[in-house]
Amino acid sequence: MAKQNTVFKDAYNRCLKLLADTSSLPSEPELGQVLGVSRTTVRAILSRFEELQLIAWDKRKKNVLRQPRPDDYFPTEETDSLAEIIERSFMRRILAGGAEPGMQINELELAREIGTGTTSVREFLIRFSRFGLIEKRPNSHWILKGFTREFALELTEVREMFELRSAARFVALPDDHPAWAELTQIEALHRGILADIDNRYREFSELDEKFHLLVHKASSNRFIVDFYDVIAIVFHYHYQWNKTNARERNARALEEHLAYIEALRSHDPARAEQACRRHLQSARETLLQSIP
Amino acid sequence: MAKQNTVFKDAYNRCLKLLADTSSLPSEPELGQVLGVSRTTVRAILSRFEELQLIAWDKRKKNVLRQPRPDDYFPTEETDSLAEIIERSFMRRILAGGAEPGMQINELELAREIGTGTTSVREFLIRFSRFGLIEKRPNSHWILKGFTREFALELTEVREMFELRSAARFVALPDDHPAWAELTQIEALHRGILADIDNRYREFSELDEKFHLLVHKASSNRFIVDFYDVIAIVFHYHYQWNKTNARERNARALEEHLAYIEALRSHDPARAEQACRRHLQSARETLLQSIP
DNA sequence: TTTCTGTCTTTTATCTACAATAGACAGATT
DNA sequence: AATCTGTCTATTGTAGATAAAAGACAGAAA
Repeated sequence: MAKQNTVFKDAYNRCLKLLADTSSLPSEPELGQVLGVSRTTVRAILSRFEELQLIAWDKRKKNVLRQPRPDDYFPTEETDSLAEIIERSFMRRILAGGAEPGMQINELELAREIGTGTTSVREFLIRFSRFGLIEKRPNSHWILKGFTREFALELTEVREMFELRSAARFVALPDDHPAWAELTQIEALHRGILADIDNRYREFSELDEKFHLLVHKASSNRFIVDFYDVIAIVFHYHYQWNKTNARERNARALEEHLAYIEALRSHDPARAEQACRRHLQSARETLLQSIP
Repeated sequence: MAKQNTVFKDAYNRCLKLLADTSSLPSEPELGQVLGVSRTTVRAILSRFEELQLIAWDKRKKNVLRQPRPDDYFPTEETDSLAEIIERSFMRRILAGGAEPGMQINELELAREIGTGTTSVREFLIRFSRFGLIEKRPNSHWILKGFTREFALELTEVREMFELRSAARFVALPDDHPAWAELTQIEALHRGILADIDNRYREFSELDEKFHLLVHKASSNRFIVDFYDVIAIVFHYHYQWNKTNARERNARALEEHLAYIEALRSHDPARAEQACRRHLQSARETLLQSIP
């Protein structure tokens, strides 16, 4: 295969859902807009709909003939991009499987194991190297630096500098800045989860990322915002990996977030700093506890 | 060509210089060590030396037969790695040639222009993207964000946070830490250049990088040290590009460095912070002046 | 015993090829 | 006049192939 058609499959699945709600589909450019793909892909989707007798397609008319059935969808495994597959495989290997610092990483072996070409693995490793967990020896292998205590300390040190600065900027945002509305929305989500914490505590991870990203964005600094990717990926896999006391940890973090949100709302830099520090400190402790 | 043999050519040239100074060459592993290449490459070099009647090679004996002539060397253009060539080409394009922010970057076109395969260009762009000057639209082109005023401000904001913190760590280093010896050496280089500033002011750029890297390393934080790459590349090309008042600018920066070095030596955090701030402020102004 | 060389295998860096996807343009439709 | 469709071209993402470089191992030399 030269290129996976995951863009097509994923857009196709999403388009099937749209189809369930109407009697006829909009124009090709509009569909492309909604699905975030080019017209070429839209037309491929429409052709397939026609083949499967889902629609009658004649130029501008795209009338829905029947409701989609579960087996009209592509399996979700087939809609993940290669990059996502490689990332998951790789993270599982280095977090779960004995990931000794100093271990060598072999592109060819990794590619064989994942069942993909070397090019994609190589590009993934280059992109991934900015997370500071691996390092390249030119003309030779990569070295795993490992998810160690030092790594976590270095990461949190920078995180704290950046987030404190971002929080300081946040309190100074004008009242009509859209970030305030988003903050309100995020606060509501917090209260929703807290109200039913026993069943919904797993939703915290995603919300955590959303909240901190919003704060970092207030910095208006691309380096600070980009660095949040590093934090997000580490915490993302960390949550998947370390589930001890997840309910209590998450409940506490939600409370801290609420205090932090209120402090931001106060427009008082000193209060915001204090709430931010308190939360970051406990986030750091949680992360460190999970490292042997 | 599958792979350039620039490693061979570069090591070969360096080995020729070694050869000029002795009557016989050391063992293969030792040569590999000295040149930083594998035995395979060492043996390729020795084979060529033998072919060109530069040495008589019989197992452990590698006796020098004649002195190398200038035409024994490979031309220096052939010893640059592809990555270096691509980087230079690219930087020239985006700094010199009308680099409008928002411009599209096309992998194929870039590859054709540089005369290389798309893979190498692609990998370069991925590596380069961490500098925050370009951004990828998946399944589509890259976008040049441009060397704009905002870029410079965002860059210097983070630089100042990181360097202030690093300087604070530096003053607290124990007296037997090797950084102090390096600092002494760097200080001597500063005085050397200042003493003959009219002829040697061009050497400042390299020294500047060395000095600030030393300071950043005191942070013991990989993210802070890695970020210095971004600063270094920007200032490196900036110096090549903007030569107005170079002599005065550099003389002033050298004096600021000396004050900064003395402040670090004092072990007084407040003095160090003040000297650091003063220098960073003027570095920022210089950078901003060069942006339209 | 230790270090070196000869030989062989494995891996990386790079090119080329090709399907998937994006995107451009002219003529058709509203 | 504005938007849409049909058709065509160009670019990206990925696999596969191959020379260069790294590296492993056994036997030779010190």
